[in-house]
Amino acid sequence: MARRVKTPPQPKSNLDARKATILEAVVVEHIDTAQPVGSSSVAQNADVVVSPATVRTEMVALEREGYLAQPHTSAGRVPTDKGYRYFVDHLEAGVLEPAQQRQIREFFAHVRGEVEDVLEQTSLLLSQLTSYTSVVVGSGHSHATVLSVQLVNLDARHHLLVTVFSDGTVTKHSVLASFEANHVEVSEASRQLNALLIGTTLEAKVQVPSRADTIAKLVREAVSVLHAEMPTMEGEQVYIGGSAKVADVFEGVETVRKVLGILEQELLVVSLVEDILDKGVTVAIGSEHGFEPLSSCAVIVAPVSLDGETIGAVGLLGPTRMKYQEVMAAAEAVSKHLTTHFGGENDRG
Amino acid sequence: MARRVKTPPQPKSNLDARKATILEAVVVEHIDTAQPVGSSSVAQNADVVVSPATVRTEMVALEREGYLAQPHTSAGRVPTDKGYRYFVDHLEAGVLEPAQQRQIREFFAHVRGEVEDVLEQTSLLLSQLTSYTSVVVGSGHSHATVLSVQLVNLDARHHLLVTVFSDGTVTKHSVLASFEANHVEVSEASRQLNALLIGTTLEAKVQVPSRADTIAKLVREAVSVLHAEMPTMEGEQVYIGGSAKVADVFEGVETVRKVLGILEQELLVVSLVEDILDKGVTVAIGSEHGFEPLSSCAVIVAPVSLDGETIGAVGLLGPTRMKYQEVMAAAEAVSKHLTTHFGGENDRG
DNA sequence: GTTAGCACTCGGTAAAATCGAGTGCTAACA
DNA sequence: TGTTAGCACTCGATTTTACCGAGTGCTAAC
Repeated sequence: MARRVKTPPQPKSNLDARKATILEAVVVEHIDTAQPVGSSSVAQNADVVVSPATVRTEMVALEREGYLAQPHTSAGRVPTDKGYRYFVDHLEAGVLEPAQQRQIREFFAHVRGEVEDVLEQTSLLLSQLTSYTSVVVGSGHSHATVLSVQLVNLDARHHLLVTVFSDGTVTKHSVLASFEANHVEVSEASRQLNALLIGTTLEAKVQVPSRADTIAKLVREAVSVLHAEMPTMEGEQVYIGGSAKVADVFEGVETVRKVLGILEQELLVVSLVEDILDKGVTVAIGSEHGFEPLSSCAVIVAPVSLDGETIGAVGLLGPTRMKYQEVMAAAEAVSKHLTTHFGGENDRG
Repeated sequence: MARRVKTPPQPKSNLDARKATILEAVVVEHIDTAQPVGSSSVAQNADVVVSPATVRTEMVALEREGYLAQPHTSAGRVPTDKGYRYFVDHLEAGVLEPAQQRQIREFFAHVRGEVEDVLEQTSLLLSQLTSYTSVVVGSGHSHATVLSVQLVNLDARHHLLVTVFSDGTVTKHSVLASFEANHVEVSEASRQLNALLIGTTLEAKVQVPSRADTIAKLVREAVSVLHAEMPTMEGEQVYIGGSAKVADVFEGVETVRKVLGILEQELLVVSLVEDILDKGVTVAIGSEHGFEPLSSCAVIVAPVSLDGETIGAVGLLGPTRMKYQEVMAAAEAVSKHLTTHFGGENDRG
């Protein structure tokens, strides 16, 4: 749990101080209780110095301006997406619990293995930390160059094309030839492929040999397989952690079903996260991300960068009434750690 | 939907024909309606030729023998795990709908890509086909031999060790050296690693050079990284398709949460499937798999084999009141197709 | 401009009434 | 002797009703 730092009476754009305080109180209480908030409980809030009656008047105004909504007459008020938006925009940075800080530090101190493994584990860490579903996206190697290519033969006609890229990714592709080739020919083809491809990006066109011998045919075959697979290879990696939390965090079974259905379509999730990142925001609330099935969700993202370039992102998905401060702090902390984790590796090299 | 082939009055072990027919009718109806089944609806069943009163008498017996249970007095009967077990054991093989058969054929006619991709897609196919959550397990390469090793240098101290195994799997491992090495040294180390490791399994001990030069150190480093990672490399692959179906198929949110939580722990799922396979059965119902959190689930598995050896399995997870006939037929069909799919590749080679 | 007071609304909950599917038992029947 | 119709009875599910109280909007006094 992030401890909330007491808000000093700040100038808040758009809303006068009293309305802002009341709105904040409503949001905080509703996030806590999941219930509509009434005027009297707001008035009890230490930051609010007026009577319930006055609070009611202000609430009517806030409702008219679209910050609050009433589930039905004679119920308390509930924040709208706009209300949450205001709340988030005027939220001072939260501070993580020491315990959580420690957990993150320890995780990154001990985590090891390939980038993919680290990202996957990170997604688990995040969902554990926040009790929400997490999404970790590693962006694909769009302009990575080829470091090495190797054609390995499994049997006379089956070969495996293994490619290593400058960003450390490795791909494999089956090459099924219509003709037989022996060891010597395969390794010669492998040599030629290396000469041909090393240092190029996959977008680059290469001059394949036009000879009709086995080796040339192998080379052509391999190059074409590689290029054919290229579109697939945009290959953002996605790791989703704690999808079971969805069932904890949303009430309606219907919502759970919808959200899980979305999470299954990883491409959708990636584009969602990237959309949000592109807009330059860190939180997308309800309808803001324009993704109807997730209209009851809020998504928090934080970019992971290397050498000033965004190489991925971490995200958290919860209900609109999520614990923004705490979760934003966690996302930020983890993304920072990830950034230095990968950056640090390079420095050491 | 699988069409149910009309049951001829079969000798059924343990239960006389009438009890068996009644039990079957109860199971079928309960699977269909999810409601307790009463004596009169059973009596309306065409296969049952006695009156509700007689059905009731038999039901009392079936309940005493543990095949049926009563949620409360004056409710209909519900099958127990034992009841489902009897039902499944006496189920004649179902026939898939032509549409489903076609879907499977088309899938395997058009699917392409690496083994991993095929398995992942297959899991989606299965869950689509059955509306249940599917699990596809590819067993690890326990005694695959090394076909090729390659050390690629990313920078002076970072190298990537890429290993190709005889079963077509490829692994990569980062090698971080405490000393610098140039291109020439790295490729020489790579050459030596090849000489050292090709044809061996990872269990085999190899004779590493004891010299103190850069190349020997690199070789030792690489070998040790490979061996250190070996335990992880048992690497069964798991692909879970349609986890969102869990929310459709179970009623209680609590159950959904539990099942999703289990599905997240892929290792658990693998061991569950393998346990069931080891027992030589194809269906585990409720408590049969001895896995408390999944006590309201049934799991259907079908092995995928190559050259007489089990190389994987497909599984489906649903509620105990799942459509056994249909789902078993689907699982079987898909596992057969997978078997020939991978077997066929080899034949062609 | 703020607040106390008050009538009013309306969802939620609990109690009561009702319904009916399904049972178990018994007595009659083939 | 096994089967069945008949019947009283049970008990969860559904509906009805009553009621409570949190919360509102309004008004009049401060």
